[in-house]
Amino acid sequence: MSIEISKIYSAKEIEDKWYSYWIEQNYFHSEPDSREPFSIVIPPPNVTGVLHMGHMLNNTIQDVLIRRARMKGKNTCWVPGTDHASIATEAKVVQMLREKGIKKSDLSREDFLKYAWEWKEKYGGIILEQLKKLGASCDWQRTRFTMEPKLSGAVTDVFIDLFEKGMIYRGLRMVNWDPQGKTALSDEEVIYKEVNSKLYFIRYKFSGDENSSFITIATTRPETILADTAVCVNPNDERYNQFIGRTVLVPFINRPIPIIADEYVAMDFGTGCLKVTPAHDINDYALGQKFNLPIIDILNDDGTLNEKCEVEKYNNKDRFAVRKQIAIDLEDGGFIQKIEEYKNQVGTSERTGAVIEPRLSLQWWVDMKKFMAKNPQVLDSVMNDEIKFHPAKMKNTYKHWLENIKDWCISRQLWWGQRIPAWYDSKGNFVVAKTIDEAISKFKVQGLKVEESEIKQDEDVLDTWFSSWIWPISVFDGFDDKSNKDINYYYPTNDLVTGPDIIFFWVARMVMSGYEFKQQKPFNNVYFTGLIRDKQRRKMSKSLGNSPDPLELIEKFGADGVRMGMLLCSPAGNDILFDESLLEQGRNFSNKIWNAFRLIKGWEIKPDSQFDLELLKSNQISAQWFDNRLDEILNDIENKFSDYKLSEALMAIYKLIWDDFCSWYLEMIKPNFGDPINQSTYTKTIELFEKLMKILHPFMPFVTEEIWQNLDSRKKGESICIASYPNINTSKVNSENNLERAFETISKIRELRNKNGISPKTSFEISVKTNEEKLYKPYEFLIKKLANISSIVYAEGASKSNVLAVATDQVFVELNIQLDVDAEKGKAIQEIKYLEGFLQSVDQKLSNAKFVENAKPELIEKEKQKKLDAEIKMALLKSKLNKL
RNA sequence: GGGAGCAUAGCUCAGCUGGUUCAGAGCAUCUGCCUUACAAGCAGAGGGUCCUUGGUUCGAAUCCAUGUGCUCCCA
Repeated sequence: MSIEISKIYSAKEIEDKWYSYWIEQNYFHSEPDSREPFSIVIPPPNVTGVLHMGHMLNNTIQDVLIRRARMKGKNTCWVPGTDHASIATEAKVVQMLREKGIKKSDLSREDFLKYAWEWKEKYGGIILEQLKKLGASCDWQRTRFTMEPKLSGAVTDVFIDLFEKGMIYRGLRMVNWDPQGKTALSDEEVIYKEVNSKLYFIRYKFSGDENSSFITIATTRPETILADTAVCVNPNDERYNQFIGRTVLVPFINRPIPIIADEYVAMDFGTGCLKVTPAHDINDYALGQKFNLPIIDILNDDGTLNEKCEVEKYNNKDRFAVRKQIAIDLEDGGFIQKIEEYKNQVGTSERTGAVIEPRLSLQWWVDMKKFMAKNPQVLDSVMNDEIKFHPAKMKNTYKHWLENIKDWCISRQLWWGQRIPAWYDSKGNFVVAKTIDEAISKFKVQGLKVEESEIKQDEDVLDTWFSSWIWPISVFDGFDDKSNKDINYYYPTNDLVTGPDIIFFWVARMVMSGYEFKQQKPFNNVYFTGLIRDKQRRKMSKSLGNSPDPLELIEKFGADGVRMGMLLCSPAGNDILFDESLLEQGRNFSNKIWNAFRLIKGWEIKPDSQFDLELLKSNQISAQWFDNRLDEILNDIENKFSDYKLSEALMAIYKLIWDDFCSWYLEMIKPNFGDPINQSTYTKTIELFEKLMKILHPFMPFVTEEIWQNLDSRKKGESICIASYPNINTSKVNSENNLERAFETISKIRELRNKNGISPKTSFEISVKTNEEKLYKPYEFLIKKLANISSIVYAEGASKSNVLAVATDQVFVELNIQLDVDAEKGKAIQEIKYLEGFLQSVDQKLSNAKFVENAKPELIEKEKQKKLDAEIKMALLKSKLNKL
């Protein structure tokens, strides 16, 4: 068989083969039963999106958690799905229509939605298909979409419920306006970016004194002067307080505006004079309210200026075009004092990237303070670790946000999404109701008589996050049927895996909705991944083009290789500095395992009776040693998992397989070329290999399945996916085996060979001087085999110079080697020096009365032992030095 | 401007309640090997003032303070 197995592991066909098999066998589907549940809801990716590096990491982690739980006998359910991403999707549909020559404004809402659904059916959900390539073991039969009827119904119900509880209101407030998406955004959807801009210093002349005097204001947005309704100075500012109450003229349009005074104005910024534009700045709006200033809104919803700007040539021109033009015009008019380079933070839309305009607008809001007052567990449960964050330091960010929480703007001026269930009569009265009939009766209750034809539903839709915040409940239809068997069984879910950038979008709001609607937390653990960056620490982004195509990477390194490579270097909360070499490591590991498999499968097996005892005994020792080692590491892995240290758990299994299993164990039991292996060792090795594959399976599902299937004869329907995870064997067999000295001897001999250019093929004799022959005798066979030693005697050897220090023993290499005496001497002297220092520090400690008094007794014992060992080593070194 | 976090080998990171079995791991580097499982490999090796300066302590990578540098969040 061995001859036919390829030297190189080829992931491609193996991965496709097993994924289809898993789906065929329906291993990933879950129904409630008597077992303990283990559930994860996927943080729904954008339906229009494609898989990117962040998704790969995120979903690999979820898959590891799910697969492990599945093997541990839990009834696991990983619910996949997508959200409808109103702005992003609508933008894409609008663009598609534009390419067809259709304007959105020419379409009715219904027609537009028809196109949108068509688009979604065609392109939506690509990302879910891509997740399959990664090996994600989602319950695909449970795939949900935030806009499907049931989930939309839940969203509407939640809106109505919160409105009736007084936690949703409609209000005119300053919002973040996205002029490209033509919609309001919540604060969380605004991304601040530092940009290089200009600070314009503009003169405002005094009314009635136009020729001689003026004051100067500084602004980065000169086009907004056309909406100014005041100039404000600090009353304590001696430069200006004489002017308070006077009137200045807005340049160009000569609108007279008052000079007002407020301590809000920073005297040291710009000129100390602030132009007040209540319609286009949040702080100015507050000032406007305070001083009862008029509000002049000069912007259209698409970011162009309207007729209120009073300058005809700016009318219908984009704000940025006007900014350029007005700078020139002001300069020409002699209004510019100077222009400085200036760096400032500009808000941009998370979805469209457009520069946000603060804009006064009537929107729907969730009253977050009220919400939190009712649900203090939202903060408490995280702070007291009822919901555990990994890493815990994310609790700070969470706390800070909740303690400074602002109302949530949930209406969006879009069509793609759940339409707000508010109904208006012709006079502007409104009710909130699920259907028009309910609305009519609610109007009636208020004593308003309305006809159906007079009523209009709100034109806006709800924020997508208003769908996803209830996702852990809604995917189990927990609103539709409040105590159905799914929600009762799977909720609260176990883990949520997400990026730190959406701690507010998802984590915080899911916790909020969990307590409000289920009176229960939505998940027990939150695992925060890091962000994927490139080697220069830049975030991966489309515009930089520094994001590799995940599918190409899977093609190149195998899904297992990609998963392993990414996970190995990403502790929770730490960013990954992505580089393909990481994935190479993963691919190499697949290959390593593959070759171990090839080796084992290539052996010819003969009954134990045909082997001599020494070999049988040695193989037995080897197997017992590795068996114990495996248990030790398995225990370690358990601990790491309970701390969610996934990358460390993976590293532990990596080293267990590569170093302990391949480099040591297999070499220990490997028959000489062409020789057969004895039956019992073979059987044991298969058993051990199988265990290793199971432990690794959650991380690298494909290669482990392929090997597992071939290690033994399997029946149809069997799979490592549903095999049981190894238990730690508490009853250690023959754990008195201590191979440490033997291993050290082997390593030291190899080192000697390396240093002196002695071929591994040259065998020689060694003499061991030790008080503990039992640490060598049982393992002679192994030492001879792995270090190519011809014979071992227990005595002081003849060799004067080739003496290896193995712990406190001496190993004499009986071989004539031309030693570099000076180098050896130097090395010995150096070691003696180190030991002297070491001894000194130990002595100091032991002679320190306070140390002896305060330190634990076992610590003092340790120190004494250290002293003894060091003294023996020192004596050995000194005698070696003398001989040299 | 407000808040939080981080600083340990060339790189990415472990180091819990202080005690040289705590100065570690992987990758990278270097040396020697095409040894019939694997060169996507084997056997070895080198490499760190644990950011600075103080303090607490018998004892500090670990605790405290200061400074410096970086990152993130919020406005």
